[in-house]
Amino acid sequence: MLAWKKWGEGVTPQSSGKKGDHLVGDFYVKFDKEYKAEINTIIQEKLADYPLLKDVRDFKATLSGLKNKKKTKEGLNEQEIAQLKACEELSKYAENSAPLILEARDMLLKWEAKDEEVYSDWKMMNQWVYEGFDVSYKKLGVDFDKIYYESDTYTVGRDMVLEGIEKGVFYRKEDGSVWCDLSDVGLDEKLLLRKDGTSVYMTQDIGTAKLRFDDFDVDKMVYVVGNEQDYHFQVLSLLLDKIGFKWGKGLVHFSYGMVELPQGKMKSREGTVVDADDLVDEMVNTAREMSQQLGKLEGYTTEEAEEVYQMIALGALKYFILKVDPKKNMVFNPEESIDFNGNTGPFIQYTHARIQSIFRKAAEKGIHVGTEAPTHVEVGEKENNLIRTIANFPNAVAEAGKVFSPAIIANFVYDLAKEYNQFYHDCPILFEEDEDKRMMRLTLCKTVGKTIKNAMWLLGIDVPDKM
RNA sequence: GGUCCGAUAGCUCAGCUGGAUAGAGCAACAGCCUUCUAAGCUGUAGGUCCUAGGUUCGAAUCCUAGUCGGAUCACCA
Repeated sequence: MLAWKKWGEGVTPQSSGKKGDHLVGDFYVKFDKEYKAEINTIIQEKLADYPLLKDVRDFKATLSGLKNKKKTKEGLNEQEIAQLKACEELSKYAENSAPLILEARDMLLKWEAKDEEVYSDWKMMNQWVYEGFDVSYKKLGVDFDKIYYESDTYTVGRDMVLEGIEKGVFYRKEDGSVWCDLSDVGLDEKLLLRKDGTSVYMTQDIGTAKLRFDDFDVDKMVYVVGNEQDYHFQVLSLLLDKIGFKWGKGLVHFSYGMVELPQGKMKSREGTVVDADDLVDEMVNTAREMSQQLGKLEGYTTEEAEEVYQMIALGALKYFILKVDPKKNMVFNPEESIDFNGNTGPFIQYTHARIQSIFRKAAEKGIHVGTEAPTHVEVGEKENNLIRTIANFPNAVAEAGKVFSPAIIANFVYDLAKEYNQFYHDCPILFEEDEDKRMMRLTLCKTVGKTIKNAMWLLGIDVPDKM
């Protein structure tokens, strides 16, 4: 917001034609860049004040060099330890005295005091972001039952922290900041309110937690947040427990791994991210090209076909993410675009489309497929495998729920599709001459189709009838 | 340094509540469309399941130690 005020020259999503979240993201990156530049300037200026660092030319390299050496076996000698300390002191000083951060803090104070100008600007920019998000969420088929805004919950959190002081579970330092001592459980002290009285992330989460438990009569709450915040949620759970909420200890932090690029982590502050909107658009294009090349959607109107391309693109993307164990970090290479063959969403969607095609053909021949298969029909190996796999669906779902892993369902449905394709390849279905056998196979197809559809639905992926 | 997580084929990942020859996909190579959709199917090649100990009739799976990689330990969110 500060960056926008300083350098934005009043640009808006409308005037720039950019999605609101992207526009604000650009300023986020801009702020980080300028802030870092200021820090560097200050460090260069102040370097002379540190006798220990007078020989240092490249501050960054020295600091990271010392840090890395600290991790090695030989460690640091006394002089180096002192140097490292001086480096850390200096960078902390620089981080806290850069004009930009001071301005930003001032702005936050004004914001919490509901200063008119700051507050209305903030509201406007917030709106831009939410509108941008809404577009993306809608495209992805994501919706929310209820949204809590930190801006509405931080006061609740602050009141609870103040209450906590009265109860004696938190305490105030001389400078006015509020802390909780967690050394009894082997952790550090945790800041809950800054000395200027403004709230921090943790304060807001305490407030949000209370509101959520008040609003919904639940006995368990699952926080789906990345594993970089493991510590945060461990502390949150302890704090809520200390404040006296019986559900404090029962918080479930569903901690998922990060998606990394081949070059390393994505950082929104540095702008090294893959944009979901672009990614989806690209994949829709791939799906369209591929489909038109194969001529699979003849007889569909343009609108119908576009719907299918969208379905395939989203299926590919969602499946790609969901098939790996959510706890693990994963690597995504945007250069190698997401595959549509093999263990992918489109492969499974394709299997479903194939099955539906059989039923279209069956209907032409006037064959009605019920839900009951004829008994006393000989069942071959492929059919047997299929039946066994389908029978395992409830277990897979239960297990996935138990361990919070959509990947289990994804792997299940991939196995099923793979086995079905083998069966499809080896066994005649409509061409089968034995009527009972044919009906048994058709019933099997029907069940497989339904199971695929259900499993994919659990993953939030639609399946087409033709592709 | 403390805490936590990870390491399986060239690459991306399954398998991990102990059980038979460790599996997929991609990439490579060789096949299969006058039959229900070839976005499919079949085959070949590719592995010290990070290392060393231990528990066990049996370990990729459990335990201990180590190596490497990541996260975190902010008056950031």
